Amino acid sequence: MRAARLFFTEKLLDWNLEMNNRSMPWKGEKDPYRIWLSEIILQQTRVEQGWPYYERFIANYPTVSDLAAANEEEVFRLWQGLGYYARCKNMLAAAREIQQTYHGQFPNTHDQIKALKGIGPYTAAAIASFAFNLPHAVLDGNVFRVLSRFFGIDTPIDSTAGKKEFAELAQELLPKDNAATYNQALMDFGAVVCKPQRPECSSCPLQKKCVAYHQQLISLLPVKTKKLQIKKRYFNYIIASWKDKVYIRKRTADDIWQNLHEFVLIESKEAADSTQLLSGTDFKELFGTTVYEITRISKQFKQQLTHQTIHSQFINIELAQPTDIPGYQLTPTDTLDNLAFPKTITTFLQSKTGLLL
DNA sequence: AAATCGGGGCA
DNA sequence: TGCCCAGATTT
Repeated sequence: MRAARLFFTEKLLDWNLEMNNRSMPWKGEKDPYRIWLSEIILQQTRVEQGWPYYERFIANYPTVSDLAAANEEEVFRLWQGLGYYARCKNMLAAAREIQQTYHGQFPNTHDQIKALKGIGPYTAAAIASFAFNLPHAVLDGNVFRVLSRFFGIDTPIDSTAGKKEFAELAQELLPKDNAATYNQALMDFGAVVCKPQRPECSSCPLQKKCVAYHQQLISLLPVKTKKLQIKKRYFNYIIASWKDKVYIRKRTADDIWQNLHEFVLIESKEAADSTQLLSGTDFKELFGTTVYEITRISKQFKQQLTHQTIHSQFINIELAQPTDIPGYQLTPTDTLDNLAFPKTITTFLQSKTGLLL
């Protein structure tokens, strides 16, 4: 076992020196703010997807102080489309915490970093090692996969026992004086060679001692136990306008898309016919007896999220006069550009049937 | 310990 | 479709 561990670390570092051509804007970065920003953006997000967002955030907020001073709505707008919006909220809170508590100087100990909003075990280890070369092993999806395959560990990675086991192994494997390079190399290796599907085993420098390779377990490792239930939901959006204004609200409920905006929402248990929707009690509760004219009815839009499938339909109506709709605000249409909306709404708005553009 | 939180690429 | 992605937080 000890021999296998030494082999693992040595071959990995060799691979990094000789064969690793992976290039990313934040690689080798030493500014903790930039490292932090990249790590938050990349949580559960592919590098190619996060890359342009990173560039935009750095351009708009070059320092943590700039981000701390930023307008929240503006930051959400910049984050729009990236998903997992709690990351954005927590990121802003952390920036303000760093500004206030640490006077804009990014904290440089693992415990201080870990205590910031939105920073868990992985991100704390990543910042601590990349920015300060502190000896903390990162444990992300790549590391779980590489270690489970090479050492042939079938403990489920989404179990408490699995997280503990892999974390301890990762920490033991870490060369304490070379944490930054090693951590980066391990994740690159997982992304480039030991990929989830079709890993490059034939050219893998670790193949000789890889348990999964020799026992035909590549496609079986790592093991995950939890399977998720996907719910179907039906969102009927009433785009109610009066002159050059439209009713919108910011989502605050304990639900998806917190802090993003939307039109008047009537959710139904199944796909609703537009005419019966407009004559239903939900609509009447919102609009009362207000006189309106239907100007457009969209097709059904579908969006697949991790735990639910959202079917959305958009119905444009023009009101004869403004009315009070609890929770919603009559907002000038030309200011919607400054607000963040869920992907399904921006997709609708940019389609031919849209209200804008 | 389990459930949730987005959006996109790929087989 | 199902799986995965530089995970964290809440329940």
